[in-house]
Amino acid sequence: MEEKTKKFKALSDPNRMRILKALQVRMLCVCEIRSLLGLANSTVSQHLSILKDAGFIIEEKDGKWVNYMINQRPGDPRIVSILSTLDFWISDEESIIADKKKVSLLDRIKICCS
Amino acid sequence: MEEKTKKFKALSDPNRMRILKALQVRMLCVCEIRSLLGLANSTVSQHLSILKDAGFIIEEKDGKWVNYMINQRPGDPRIVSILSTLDFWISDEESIIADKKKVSLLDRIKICCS
DNA sequence: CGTATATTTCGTCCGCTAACGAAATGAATA
DNA sequence: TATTCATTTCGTTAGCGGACGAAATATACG
Repeated sequence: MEEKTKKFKALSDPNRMRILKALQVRMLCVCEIRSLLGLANSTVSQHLSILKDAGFIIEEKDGKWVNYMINQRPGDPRIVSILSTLDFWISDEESIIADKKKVSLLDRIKICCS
Repeated sequence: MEEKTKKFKALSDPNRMRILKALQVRMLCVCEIRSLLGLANSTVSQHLSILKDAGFIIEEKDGKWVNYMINQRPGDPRIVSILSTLDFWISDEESIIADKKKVSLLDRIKICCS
């Protein structure tokens, strides 16, 4: 049971929801998300591990970066259902719209290697 | 945003999930749910107010009893969606199956007026 | 090899939440 | 009206969750 409600818990934090929506635009590394949300790296990393543990996202190492992305092949159909209907759950939010614009402009090199 | 994630938060507690599933069998009063979950009345009341505040259930006074039931006409389509697919999210759980059996046997008069 | 950089882990703090019992409220009944 | 009983509210406690900075880890590069 806890395993099932864990998915809802993962979705119950606004910052994690913003992360999920941002990852639907494109894959992102930790410091890009840090820049987007204005949180500490460690906090972002924690949120990401919760989303990963619940099955919503996966990580892929690329050198010193770790890219996080939407899990396109979840084993659990519940994950598929939520991910494909995220716009139904959260939409038309000022913050989400602003995030989408911001995500497309994020420059990993500028943000991280300064 | 908080208003949207609040729904997920309401669903993220195992006891609240058990309450929702039990209410899908039939409407229940506070002390019936107390008997089902083995929690204090005040705790149950608190869970119920969270579910009500999120829009999942409604209450109906009947004398000194307060009956809680699934909200059949939610204004928010998200609520409709979750409620109609609850079995998809949580199913085949031992505790849920046991609850369903228990709910059908609950006798309000025996439980409360002893 | 040593340095720089991206990320994670660790330790800590604060606030929220779930739990309880006790007191307050509200409604039926004696 | 007084009492009884279901429920809610209040006050408290214990534990979890989200936040941070600092230290540890991992990987590229000089």
